[in-house]
Amino acid sequence: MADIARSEPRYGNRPTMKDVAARAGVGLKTVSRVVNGEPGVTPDTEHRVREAIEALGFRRNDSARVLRKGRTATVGLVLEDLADPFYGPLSRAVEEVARAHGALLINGSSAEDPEREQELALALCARRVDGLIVIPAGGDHRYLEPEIRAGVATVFVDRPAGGIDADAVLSDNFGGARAGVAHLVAHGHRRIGFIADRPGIHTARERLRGYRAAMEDAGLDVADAWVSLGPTDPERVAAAAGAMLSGPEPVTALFAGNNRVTVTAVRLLADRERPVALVGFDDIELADLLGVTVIAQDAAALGRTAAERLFRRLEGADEAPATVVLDTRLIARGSGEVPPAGG
Amino acid sequence: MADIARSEPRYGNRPTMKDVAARAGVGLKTVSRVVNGEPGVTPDTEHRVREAIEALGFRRNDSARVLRKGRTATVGLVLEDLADPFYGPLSRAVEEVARAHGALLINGSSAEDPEREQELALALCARRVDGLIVIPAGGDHRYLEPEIRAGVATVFVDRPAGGIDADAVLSDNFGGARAGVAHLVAHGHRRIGFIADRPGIHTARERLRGYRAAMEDAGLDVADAWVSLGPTDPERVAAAAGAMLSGPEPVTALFAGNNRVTVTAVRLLADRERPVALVGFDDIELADLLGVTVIAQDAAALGRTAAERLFRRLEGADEAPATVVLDTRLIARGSGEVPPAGG
DNA sequence: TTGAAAGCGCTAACAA
DNA sequence: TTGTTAGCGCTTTCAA
Repeated sequence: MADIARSEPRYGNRPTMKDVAARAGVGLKTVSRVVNGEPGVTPDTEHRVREAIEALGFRRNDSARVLRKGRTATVGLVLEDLADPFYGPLSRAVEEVARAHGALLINGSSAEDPEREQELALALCARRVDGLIVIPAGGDHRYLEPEIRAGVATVFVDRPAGGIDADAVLSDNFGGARAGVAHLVAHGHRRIGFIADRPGIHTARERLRGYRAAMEDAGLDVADAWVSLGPTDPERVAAAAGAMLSGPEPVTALFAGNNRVTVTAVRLLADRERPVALVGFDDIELADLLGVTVIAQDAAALGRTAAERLFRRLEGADEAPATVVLDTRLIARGSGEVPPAGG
Repeated sequence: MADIARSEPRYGNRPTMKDVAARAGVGLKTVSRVVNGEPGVTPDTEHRVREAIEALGFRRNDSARVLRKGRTATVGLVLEDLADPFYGPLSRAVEEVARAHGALLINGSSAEDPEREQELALALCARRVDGLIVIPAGGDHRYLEPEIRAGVATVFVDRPAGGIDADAVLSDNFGGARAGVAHLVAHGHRRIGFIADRPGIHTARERLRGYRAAMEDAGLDVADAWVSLGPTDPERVAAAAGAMLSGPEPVTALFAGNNRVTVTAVRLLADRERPVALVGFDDIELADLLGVTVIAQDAAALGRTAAERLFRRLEGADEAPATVVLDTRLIARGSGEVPPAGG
């Protein structure tokens, strides 16, 4: 009997550079040179090496390469939910920039859970991604300090980092919401409801600030009952809207704090006889056909800008951390231009 | 003067297990045991090691671990476009299954370019992902044969592999399209247009087959002018639809071969005075409000099923490659129930 | 319970 | 032009 096979054949017993070298009758380093397109190999030698590579089906093991070189050519993206249509274009934009720099993208969803965000970000660091783009779920990112010190370039997107000084690329949430609410005021509304995500989320708070600022600009008081922050599942949003739209002094307009709230609001308002004005934060697909007025942010630009900043750092740029704020844009399509119903 | 610093400090000079061992006054292997929760370490020793880990900010380098263990706990997902709303839920479902198995997800977009698909898939293999989920852009996957032989579990989703025998998880494109077209026929339509993606794409061909089958079932001839396959950008789709809807014998209904075609068709038909019936393949957000009748496929189920199959293989299941076909579902919302206009 | 030595597959440094 | 050696940081093996 021959030897018992090794318990765990590595990589399914793939050929290594050593195998290629043996077959081609050259040294290991010569194979490395050919594989990596380094100069200093005669065409004849190169030919023999290529034949051996072909014959054996050799493919370089990047894990070993990474260990030696210290760079993985991989960036990590921690986002909230890969399935959310807002993050698709953002991811794609990051991917395109990464690709232009020869890097791949590992991404994962935090599901809006700070612990999961941390777990994910640290798992990515353990794999030694060269850089990290994070859409924060939590408000405390001090856990990343050792990583950043150790050289992991890190950029936050959509929401700023908490507790550390780091690059961030954000939309003008405050200004956007303020403009949206001002638009409703300009169309005659005085009682305007505001429904958004949980108050732990930076964008929700900023948009609320914008709402309050616009109301104050117009000299309007805000009743407590007009503001509702919480989870954005349809049930919660429907309940919040229902409360605002009933009673003796119902709101005549709604400002929806993100795409999910807007979608639910559109569904609700479609069923009502009395028209209620609506402006939503974030553009949504087919909003044009539905006539939904929105404050649009450019998700792809957020991703692109963040990724470009990341790679600039990876290429050695030594600027101080900075926050970039991208403009939003009001797109009037009808729902925001409805005048107040009744009196 | 001390030594000149090393030219390229690896990983920003992160501490290694060796450093931790030195600081804790123990052997390297003991640190490894603590880090990996292996038994056989006294509480006292463990405590000292943990202190050293904490003090140095040590984090295990998974790249090195991967090299030794031969498994990366990473799966690769090659899809067409991360920004397409159809693939968001699919990716997310794959991610969730991967997460349940302790694995991370690297994903990239082929942009419907076969070369890019191959480049991406092979880059993932070079990183030694444990498994690969591919939404094919090209029709020839023989380039993956050596990889699969070497042990990379591979599952194709949404479209089957070309030239190799491999697992696939598909939607019932033929049956779905046939049902959708039959639905239009049942509502009185005789001249039905079919607009879909390029004929190189498997799903487009299958849906066309379904369309033809439904027409044949109804004893209806199909005029050449009623079928248009090609890129799904709005301009091309609008031109195709425009042609079908004009002339002496315009179609009275359209079957849209995917979500992008449907969106464009909805926009176009909204502007017309004569009603034209529409059934689209793939559900789209807010289709309920717009009253768009669709053949819905379950993108998340596609991803989940594929990922589960992948991990079953990674856990050693040795079944023959198989194709799983998931049902589609007709959702009537109004646009597909419009009777033919005119005569 | 603990640790020393070997080696995963590759690249950097240097030698021939 | 080519090859040899060392070693990236970890896990495996085996011995103490």
